[in-house]
Order: sequence, then C-alpha cells, then structure tokens
Amino acid sequence: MADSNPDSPYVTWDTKDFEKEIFLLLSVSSLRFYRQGEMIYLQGETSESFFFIKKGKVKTSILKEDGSEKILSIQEKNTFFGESAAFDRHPHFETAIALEESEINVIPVERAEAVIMEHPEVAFMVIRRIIRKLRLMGFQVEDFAFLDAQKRIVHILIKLVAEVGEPCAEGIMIQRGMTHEDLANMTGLSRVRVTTILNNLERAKVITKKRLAVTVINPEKLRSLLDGPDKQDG
DNA sequence: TCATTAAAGGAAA
DNA sequence: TTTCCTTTAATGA
Repeated sequence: MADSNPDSPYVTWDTKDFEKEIFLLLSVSSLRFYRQGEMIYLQGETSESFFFIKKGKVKTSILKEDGSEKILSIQEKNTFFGESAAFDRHPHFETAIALEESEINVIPVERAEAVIMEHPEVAFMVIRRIIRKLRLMGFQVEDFAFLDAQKRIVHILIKLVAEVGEPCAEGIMIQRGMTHEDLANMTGLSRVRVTTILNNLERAKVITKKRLAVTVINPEKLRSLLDGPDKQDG
C-alpha cells in the first residue's frame, strides 16, 4: 500500500504501484512550466484539464478578498490536482499556485476519459487519488470542529512528521520551507498564535525549531498532547 | 481562548 | 540593503 499517511495536507506520493496507469494518462498530456509564485488556476474558473506534478511543488487553497487564505494541500511531484473541476465541469472551488519552479503535465479530461474507456484500471487509480484528498479534507474538518489551537498544531505536526519527516540527530525534522503563516493558513489560526504555541512546545521540550523548520524531539509526548481535555497553552 | 494590531529583532537574499 | 520571517506585548472580543 503506497499510502501510509492518508490524512496529511502535505501530499507526496510514490507511484510505484501505478506506473502503467500514470504512463497511460500522461501519454495524452502536454507539459507546461510554471515559475515560483505563478498561478495555475483561480477559484471560479472552469477547466477542461487536470494536472499532474512532474517536478516542483503546488499549493491549493481557498482565497478571500481580504488576503486571508485556507490552505487545502501542498503537493509535491507525482500527485494530481484540479481533478474535480475537470471531471464534473463545475468551476474550481480552489486556487492552485506553483510554490517553486514546476513542470506540470496538463491532462485534457476528455482525452483522459478516452484512456479510461480503453484501460479501466486507470480509473481505479484516479479514484484512489481523489479519495486520498477526500480523506484529508475530512480530517481537516474534524480538527476544525473539535480541536483547540494547541491541539490543531500538535496534530498537524504529527501528520507532517509522518508524511515528510526526516530523521536527524535531535529527532525528526520537518523542513519543507513552511512558515508559521503557512501553518496558520492550514489550521485556521493566526500567525501570531502559531508562533506562541510552537514556542510553548519548545519550552516543554517537545520540539526545537529554527527558521522554516521544526524538529520533533519527543514524538510520544507530542502525541500525548492530543489526549485529554483541552489545555491552556500557558 | 484566541484574533488583531503594532513595533521591533534577526536572518536571508 | 531590502525583504522575509519570527517574536513579544498590549488590547479586547
């Protein structure tokens, strides 16, 4: 099973179980290049294509006019995005932006559907990838409904450790260029609040942190902070 | 309990 | 240097 952590908003994927299906889909795609910060599509737009990240990093989020943002996912290579608007022909509900210089396969949905008619197994792969995101959306809703600020941060750190954690001398490092503002936009908290909570966790010797990186030094204690009633952050 | 505002420190480009 | 990221405190919903 490729997905050991189906609930992280930071999405990576190992394609090894689906190389043939990916190849078939990409055979009808064209390649497009995006610069860092370049918008790929905007919420409200309609689309006849969906996308596959060949190289780079893409953020999908819902933007508001006042500049605030809810990040839905940050995705790395070998992942799909923009499927919903393509397959159901309704406008995008989210905006996609390249976070770094990226190479994106653009897949026209009509051609993808033709591929699926001929190779139905491609549909199963697509369904599984879409459910992966459905699941992560569900878990995000759960956190919004039930968790206080500290637990939201604790939970997202647990998920990020599982998805992109890198073992190091001190513990497990999360080093993906995410700012406190990014974490705030994922968890629905303010940037200042994220900083305060991370500082509290550092004081409690659960994590250490530096610019753009957090290292979990006590994963058991981190996990234990999800248990019990909501606590103050001191 | 948490958002907002403001003001400032520090690191990176 | 400028820009980006982080910190801290004060205020109030």
